[in-house]
Amino acid sequence: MRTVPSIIHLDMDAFFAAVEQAAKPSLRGKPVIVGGLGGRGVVSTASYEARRFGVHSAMPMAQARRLCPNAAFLSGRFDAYRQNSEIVMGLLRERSPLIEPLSLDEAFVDLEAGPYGPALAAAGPGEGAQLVLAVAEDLRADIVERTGLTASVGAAGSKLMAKIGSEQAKPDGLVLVEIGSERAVLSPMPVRALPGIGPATEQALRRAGLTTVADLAEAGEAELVQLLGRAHGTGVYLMATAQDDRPVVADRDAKSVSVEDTFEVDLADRERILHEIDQLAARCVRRLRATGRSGRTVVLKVRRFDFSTLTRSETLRAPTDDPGVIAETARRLAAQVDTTGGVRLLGVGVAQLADFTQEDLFAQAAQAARAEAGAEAAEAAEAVGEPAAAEEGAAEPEAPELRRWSPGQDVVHEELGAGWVQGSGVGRVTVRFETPESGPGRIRTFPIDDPLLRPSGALPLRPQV
DNA sequence: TCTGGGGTCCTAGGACCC
DNA sequence: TCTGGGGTCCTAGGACCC
Repeated sequence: MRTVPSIIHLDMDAFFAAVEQAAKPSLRGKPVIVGGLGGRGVVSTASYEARRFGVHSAMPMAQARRLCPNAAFLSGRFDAYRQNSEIVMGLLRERSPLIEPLSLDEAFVDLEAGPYGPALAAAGPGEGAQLVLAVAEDLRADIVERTGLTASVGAAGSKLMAKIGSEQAKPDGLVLVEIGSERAVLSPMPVRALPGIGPATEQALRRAGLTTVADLAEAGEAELVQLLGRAHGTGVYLMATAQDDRPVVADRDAKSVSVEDTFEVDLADRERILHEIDQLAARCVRRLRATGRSGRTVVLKVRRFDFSTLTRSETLRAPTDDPGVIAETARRLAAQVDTTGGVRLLGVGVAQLADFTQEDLFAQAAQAARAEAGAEAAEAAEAVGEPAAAEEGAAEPEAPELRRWSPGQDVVHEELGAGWVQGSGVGRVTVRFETPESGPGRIRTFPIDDPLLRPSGALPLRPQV
């Protein structure tokens, strides 16, 4: 256990919505809801103004519209979120090379592994805490300066307490959990405050009369294992008693890659389903190859009309990144699934990832065969699996996107400059002309195919140095 | 106008091997 | 030919997180 609260958890406040407000001056101080805008969309992030109306993440968009009809409803701009995430992660890295991103808007930082390490090691407990507070406030100020966005930070002697701290700090705050105060902080909290306890676990615990973290600690490890199973029970007991020595781990490799689509209308036609599977397989392979890896297990996911969800998987003899092989395998898996009644969602994924591409495999196999043209080499080459059309390499071209303007999208007009799509319909598109550094801008409406109007990239929220 | 998309980890049963 | 025990791989599903 650490004697200085040198682990930081940083969490950006309402990240996606905050990026939109920073980019679009007319939305500042107003409810903003980012998410899927189709009939089956859900809320990804709601600004604090929208949360006051009861809107929150994962809520069906239709419900959000009922609760907060006057909000700005935007589909996401992930390039903009990624750009700003990279700026924030860069600022974290200045404080320590040991950072563990959990998502675009969240990360752990181990300050002991960075430039403040020696000072923290030499400091007494009180001085150490003061230094951490100073570092964290400086970090938060830097983030505002470089992005215009606010972050909440927890600092503690463990990942668990740092995460609890950042949650308490929200929004735009800093909470340091003193070493030694962990149990006192945790005890009165509802069990749901512990990461890893969701609705199902909460229910199981409530049936046993356990509602607070103090209840969990009192129940003891044996009872929790009885209730929740070996791994989860032990884990929950350790958290409830603030025993957490998990290290901050940088650069964790992905273990699977998957893509999925929910359709506006359930798919019934078998041929259509197979076609969608091919498209998904191609998208999945593009992502896989972008990471320079291959996979051995192909997973097909099907959500049916009644929301029942099932997966079918097949493990190949060798890893592949061949779109043909993956599509063919997924199609084979689809044959095992009853789709009468309609399909709401299809997904294709790859797991058991290996650190090489098909090209590498062929090169290796060929080299081995050349080096020793013996039986062993021939076997190795065969184990590589069906070659299909791997050498062509190129992924299928993207489906020709319908020329549709989506709310929130960045655009530029030949004469009027940069703006964003406010809405679109009946042959028209409405654009608001403003930028991160302008005042609230004016609205203009154009024909949907106005040649002077075209999509553009996201502008930086702050002038770049 | 009910319920996204991208992940992680765990469990449990059967096959298969020693 | 009265049945054993453990380890690993594969598959399917579920809980959870952002």
